[in-house]
Amino acid sequence: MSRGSDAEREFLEAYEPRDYPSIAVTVDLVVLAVAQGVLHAALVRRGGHPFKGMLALPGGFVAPRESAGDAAARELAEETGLDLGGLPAHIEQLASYSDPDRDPRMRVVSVAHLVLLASDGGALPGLSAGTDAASAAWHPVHAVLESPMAFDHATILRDGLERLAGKMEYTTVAAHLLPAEFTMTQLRSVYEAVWDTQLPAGNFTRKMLPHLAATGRKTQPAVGAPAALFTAEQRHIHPPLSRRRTGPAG
Amino acid sequence: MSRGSDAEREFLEAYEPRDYPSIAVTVDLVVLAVAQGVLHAALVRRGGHPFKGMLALPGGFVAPRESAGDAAARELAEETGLDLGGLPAHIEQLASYSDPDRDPRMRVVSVAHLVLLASDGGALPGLSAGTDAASAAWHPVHAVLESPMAFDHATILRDGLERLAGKMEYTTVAAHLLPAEFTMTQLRSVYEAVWDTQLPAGNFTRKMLPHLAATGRKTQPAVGAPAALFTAEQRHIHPPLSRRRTGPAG
DNA sequence: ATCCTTCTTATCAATCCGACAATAATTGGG
DNA sequence: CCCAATTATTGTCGGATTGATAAGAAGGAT
Repeated sequence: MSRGSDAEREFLEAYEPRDYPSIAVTVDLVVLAVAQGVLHAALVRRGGHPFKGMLALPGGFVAPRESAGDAAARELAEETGLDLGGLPAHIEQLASYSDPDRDPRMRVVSVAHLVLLASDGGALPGLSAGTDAASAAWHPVHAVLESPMAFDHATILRDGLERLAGKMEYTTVAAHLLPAEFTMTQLRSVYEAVWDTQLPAGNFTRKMLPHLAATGRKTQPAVGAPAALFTAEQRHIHPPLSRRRTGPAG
Repeated sequence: MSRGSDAEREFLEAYEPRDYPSIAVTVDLVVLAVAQGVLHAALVRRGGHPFKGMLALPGGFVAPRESAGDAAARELAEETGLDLGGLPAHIEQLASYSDPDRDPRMRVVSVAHLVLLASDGGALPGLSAGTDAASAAWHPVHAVLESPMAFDHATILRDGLERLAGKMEYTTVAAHLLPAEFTMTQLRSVYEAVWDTQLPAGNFTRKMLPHLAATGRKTQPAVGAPAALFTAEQRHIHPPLSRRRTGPAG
């Protein structure tokens, strides 16, 4: 940036950051992937107080010279042992959580992020516990939401799931939970895993087809007809897919 | 909360918040209202360095014992002089901005909020400048987005406008820019102001009517037929209204 | 060859959409 | 009082989209 006037440079040199209300800033990660047709979240079990033994989201402090997005990418590797060297994980900011009492130890504002990992539907990438955690493992999201979690992490996980479910109505973001090339059935099963429902195959294809690009290749499945492989074109789906709603909107 | 075990209480009493990377947390406000069929934003002109004389969003520090949402409501009153004693302003969190260099003075993470003020379409509520500002005034959003703003506030304002424009497709959030009771034409003019476009009246009515509740009352306009008064009801609009898009989705 | 499984395409009535026209309810002016 | 002007509301029409369901196509297995 070349916006510095003489007066402004002078001001900045004289400026002394004083005792402004100082708050620790962290990132918490909602890391999602699909296996066996079920949406899973990468969660850690807390090894120390508070909330010892309870499930929590992976996360950690934002370093002095990094943005929240950079911190999210770094903590994803550190806290879960996931090495995304090649795989391009989709990371987007979710929301910030700032209740003064959300952490009993000290004042912490957390910038939550949503992370989508590609998976072929079979085995999930292996996890290894980070610093503060006793263990890290994948848990079925819709089941684990029934039980309590550490801090306000149940709320964050719920918000992350709702964000993903909602965005899948009008974007092709679901493709980030699949390899670069995928079949229509794979994509539909991602929708079914996240929305926790069943979708008619024929109508799903009709609606989704205009928003995908055919590669020309086909799968060689063990049984049944071969399926065409597609890649997602990042675009808006309009009108959106319809998802049966439970309650009113926020 | 009654989750404190003996071991946990013991831990918390012994816990000493040490020198964790400490960052100042602020809120920035995108305050919007409609007047004369044009969407306006409440902006301040900076009275001191850096970015002296440039337009900026109102905002301020989050106090040690308040959440970001509470801080947003407080700063809305302090920085703009708006007293929302009676009027229920709609406040929702937008996103957080955490680039380490976004403020040249010190490390500041800002939790941006979107604020929608009700207006009858005529005069906008009066503004008065707060502490850090030389003046506070309403500016037409679509025009002011063409010129630069202080810090990353142009980005925040753009994000806020896009959030509102998008959410208006599938919710009745636009009603928060109007009094509790409003006519179909008033609501349509809010859509036209935010989307910066024209909408056919007949089709708009057909699409919106199921999501509003008729009060039975009517307006007494100076000229033309009287219009029915509605209140906003159902929150999800499905399928959504269609807005002509410019670029791909995020 | 025939069956089974899975992917893909087709059909059909009901609904919804954009474009546009017609009707209704007022005020103001001759 | 009657008519033009203005604004709100309702109606119409062909085309597109939807949900439900079925038919067709492409393999492998028996």
